[in-house]
Amino acid sequence: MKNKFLQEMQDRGYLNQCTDLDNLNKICEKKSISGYIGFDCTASSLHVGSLLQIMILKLMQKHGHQPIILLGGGTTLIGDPSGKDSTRKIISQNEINKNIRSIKKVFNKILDTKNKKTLPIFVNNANWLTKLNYIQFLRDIGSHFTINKMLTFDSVKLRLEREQSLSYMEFNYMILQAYDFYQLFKNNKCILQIGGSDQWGNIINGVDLIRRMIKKEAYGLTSPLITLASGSKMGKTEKGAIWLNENQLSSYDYWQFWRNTDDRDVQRFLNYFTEIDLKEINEICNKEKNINKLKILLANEATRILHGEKAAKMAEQTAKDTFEKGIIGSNLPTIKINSREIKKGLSFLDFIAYNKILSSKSEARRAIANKGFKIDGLVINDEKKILKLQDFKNNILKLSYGKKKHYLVKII
RNA sequence: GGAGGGGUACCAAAGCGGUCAAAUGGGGCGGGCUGUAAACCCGUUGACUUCGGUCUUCGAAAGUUCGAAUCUUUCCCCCUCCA
Repeated sequence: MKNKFLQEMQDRGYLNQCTDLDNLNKICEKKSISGYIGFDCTASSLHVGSLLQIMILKLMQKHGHQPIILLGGGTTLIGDPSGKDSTRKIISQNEINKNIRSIKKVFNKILDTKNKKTLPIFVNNANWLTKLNYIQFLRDIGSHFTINKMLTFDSVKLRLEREQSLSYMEFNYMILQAYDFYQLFKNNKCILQIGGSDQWGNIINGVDLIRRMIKKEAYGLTSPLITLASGSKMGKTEKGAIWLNENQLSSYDYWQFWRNTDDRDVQRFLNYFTEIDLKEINEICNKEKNINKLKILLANEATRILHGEKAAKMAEQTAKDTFEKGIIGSNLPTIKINSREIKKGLSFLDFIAYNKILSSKSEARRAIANKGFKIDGLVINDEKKILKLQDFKNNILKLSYGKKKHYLVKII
């Protein structure tokens, strides 16, 4: 393989499978291409599980190709059955539109929006999918798919094997995604679709459809599913989803997420989630014996890409202050309370529940019983503790929950 | 449409008239060890509480009973086989 773009895709570990790597290689050598990745709009933010896809789009830009971001306003109405055990909740068009607006922000932060040639293009498949005429669609598109084949795709097969129901609605998902590719091929000269490895079936359906409809060749490419050393999927945890939107996860917490990477994942993640030259990564990893330094590098780079240089620096400094020096880091989440309340005396349990540090007073009680809370480094033993003026120094107090969650409480 | 099996907490799964806020495992959270890692060990995992209890929860509703996750009826949903 000669093409720089595909070479780097491979070297960074973004490449899992391709419909025709040789030909795609030739095309990329000759000209810049447009490629698309579709994103689901079920939530108001993407999480790190989608980050690899975004990094791929960024890499396309680096090599002069144009990324197309398909925000699945139409397909989200249906729900992709790939890799899922059960039908997803149906969400309203209204909510989806809100999500799309929110998700878009992240792409504009991560991707290059300066270079006119590789400017990211946003499309929403609701624009064409919601206008389809059922009968016409069945005749024009549906006739190219056989049930026999559709049943063999993992997204369908696994659901049936596991005896999980699959609605007719979801069963149609792959056809819609194939149709999306066809639309983008026709209207945006998009010859490549990229996706996670679970999208392979959906992608090749698109490639096939384009061939059947207009006898043209399109290409599909998948990235590997990123699993953590611990075996779980990335960004999958329900409680601690690592959101990309800042209003759902602060840049400091985002930095912390990367800082806490499993030792075994560090080098891989440097390849995946930073833009540091690969040779350099290799050298650094060989030279640096202190794995924690590498984790800091990873955290800084990953945070910089999403939230910018300044946020990354601040997060690093705050982490240093809180963890190494044990002093109060300035970038910690801050909770303000009224001085009148403090003078009256504020029940600690109420304070915790009211500020959503934990979701109930019972939970806060348990946490206290388990020595989970500290004020300025001192364990709180009394669940009936009342916050008083004396607890604050210069109107500030550092509250810690567990070893990693710290807050500043300020009197105003 | 017919026959059978099933719906229990975040997930899986036991319970099948009181001793059930519901065994066990996974996950989550906290503590210990440590390097803000992993592994391991311990605790915890419905809400409120004056810590005596109180309230809400076993698909939904109604009922039987002193007492229901457990029994009855109706309804909803899922699975398997047959048509």
